[in-house]
Amino acid sequence: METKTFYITTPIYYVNANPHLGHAYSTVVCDALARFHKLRGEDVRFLTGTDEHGDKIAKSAAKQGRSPQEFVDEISSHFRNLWPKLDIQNDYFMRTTNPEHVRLVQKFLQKVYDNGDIYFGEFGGHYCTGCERFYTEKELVNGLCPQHLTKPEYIKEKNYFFRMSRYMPWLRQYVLDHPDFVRPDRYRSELLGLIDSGGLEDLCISRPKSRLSWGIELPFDRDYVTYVWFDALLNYITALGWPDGPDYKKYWPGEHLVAKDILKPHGVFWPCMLHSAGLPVYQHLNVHGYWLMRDTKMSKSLGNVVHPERMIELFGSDAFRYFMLAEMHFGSDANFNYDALITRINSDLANDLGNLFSRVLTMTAKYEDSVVPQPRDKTEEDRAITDLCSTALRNFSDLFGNVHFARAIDALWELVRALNKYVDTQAPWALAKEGKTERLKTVLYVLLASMRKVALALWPVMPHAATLMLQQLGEEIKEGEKPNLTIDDEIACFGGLYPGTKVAPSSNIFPRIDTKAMLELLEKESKAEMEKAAAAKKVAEGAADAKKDEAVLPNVTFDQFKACDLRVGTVKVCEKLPKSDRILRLMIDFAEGQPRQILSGLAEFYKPEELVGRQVIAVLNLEPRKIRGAMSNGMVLTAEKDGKLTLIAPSVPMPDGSRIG
RNA sequence: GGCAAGGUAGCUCAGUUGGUCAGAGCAUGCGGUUCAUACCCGCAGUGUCGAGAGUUCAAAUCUCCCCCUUGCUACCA
Repeated sequence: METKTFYITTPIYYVNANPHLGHAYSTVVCDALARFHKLRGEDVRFLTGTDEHGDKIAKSAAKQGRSPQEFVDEISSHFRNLWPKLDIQNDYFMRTTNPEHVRLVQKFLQKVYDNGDIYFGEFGGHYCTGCERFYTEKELVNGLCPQHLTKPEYIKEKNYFFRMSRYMPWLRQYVLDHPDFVRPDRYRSELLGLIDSGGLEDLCISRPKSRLSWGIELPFDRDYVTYVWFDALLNYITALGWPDGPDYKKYWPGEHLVAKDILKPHGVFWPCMLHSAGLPVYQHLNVHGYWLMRDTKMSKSLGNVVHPERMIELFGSDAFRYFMLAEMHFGSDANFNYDALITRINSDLANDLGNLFSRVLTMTAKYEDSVVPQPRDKTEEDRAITDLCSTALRNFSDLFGNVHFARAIDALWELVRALNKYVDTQAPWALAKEGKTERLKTVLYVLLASMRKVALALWPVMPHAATLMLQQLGEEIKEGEKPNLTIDDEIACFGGLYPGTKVAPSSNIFPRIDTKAMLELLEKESKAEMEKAAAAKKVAEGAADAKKDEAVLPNVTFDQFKACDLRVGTVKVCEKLPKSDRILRLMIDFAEGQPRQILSGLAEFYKPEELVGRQVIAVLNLEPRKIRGAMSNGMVLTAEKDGKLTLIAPSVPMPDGSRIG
């Protein structure tokens, strides 16, 4: 029989920043899945890597006065160096600057081009030279770049496009035909929603070299480089040596794991690219959510970021991995809460699992000289445990394989708890006292043999600790090596632990953590970090403000200013504009005979009723404009700070229609 | 406003196709035990399963409507 293969990938991480918790999580999940499939006896390959091309990187490098290659070499190494600390065992580490990758991307592009799925077309947009990017009509603020408040240039640029739209019907059908193509299910619906929304047009895949040089040249036009997705997504197969490499032939199609923010490229672009090139599509796309901090997204500027390295220093890789896998329900967002982390470590690992090992191994030392005893006749209680071993492991295996990691771990802990209970009900110490040695041997054997199964199942989750546990139970296994056992065998029969095996005299793999002291330490550290971040933010904001002020506007002539008809008016009627969230419809009296209708984006800051009767200042001779189906004949003046708007009004009431000037 | 996902014990969440589904873990209280990492075991709870209406012999589970949260999206002359 041919050995089943399993190929899993993380996204390749963009090297404009150092690795954070999200990267760590994605990679740990993939590692755990890879190890899990190894335990199933499969032939496994696991890929991770870094994405190193693009505008942002070229600019970050320039800012530091370094070449892009130097820059990406360094950041990429931060990722590469972190993984061993998390016991990640990847088989490949792909960098998009790798020459072989570059060559194969070009080969793939050529192939798609030859198939007629890439065409040369025109692409028009508002280009801001300050930002070095295009803005859509909608993104512009008053026709100006939102960053620089300067007028962007409308550039028509020729570019290459991937004819993706033609594959939408195919993709839709493919997703419908493959219920677990994207999982969990919610993201599958989201993908179908994306497809059905019809907003998916052909994909612009190039940039002229004149504007962006840090990328892979198009093989059919050396004046252009690929832009983003062809370069990045293709790593999943270039790592395997597509099209002729033996690994490609053996391991593709595999499956991917991504965070929810890149569902679209992986769920839409990538399958279309593969299909266009005539390659089989991946088997599953596993999508996970975000880690939050107190229900808020982690961000550097808030200083509420979790540092994987620090977590490993404080708690060890095993506990950290365990927490991430047990705490996040795969697919949903989860809170990374230090309290919960310590609770998990203390109750699940120290109290339940660690203490089980400690008490059983101590008793085995005391009563059996640390040698696995020969079991005798089994009682009903023993059978209950051996049955539970089998069902718990089966549940664990089924759930884990379907990316329900938290539930899988729960299923395993049913067994751990039952074992602690079994110790209490069987009371080996009492058996010893009463001289019931036969029974004592059986009880200890049942315990040791069950613990061995727990340890084995945990190898994907906590490789280091599981190895230690297995070693303590006399299993011949070396650190960093895969156990020479399969989970299916362990489900099928209870044995596996041989009487006569020497086991460890004691165990202390999961020490308890002093909750209070640890929380204080963490509190202190995160407070310091938040203050630092706040200070940095202030400086950055100051700089931005200064820049904004500088950026303001060329001089206008007195006549130009006078051309604005600014007047005081009183709000007579105010209501929310139907079908809009932010816009209020105001009827304002400027002593023109009848009130004038002006729309304004104030709904977030003012309730309609509180504006009625207030005086405001508005520009009256602005071009009327239709918004959401209603006409706006002017603009109400406001002052803005940090996105909050305040209405401007005369300091004392003035007659309606009074001129400002 | 549109689309999507959620609202179940103090907290984090399970609840496949409607009928032991009202649950688990943590936290809380009481009791037991001593092999053990002040650990483990037992018992005890608390819930109008977001609100309301409907379908049904029967709904957390299906339908409708409403409220709230989150994400994407539209509107800010």
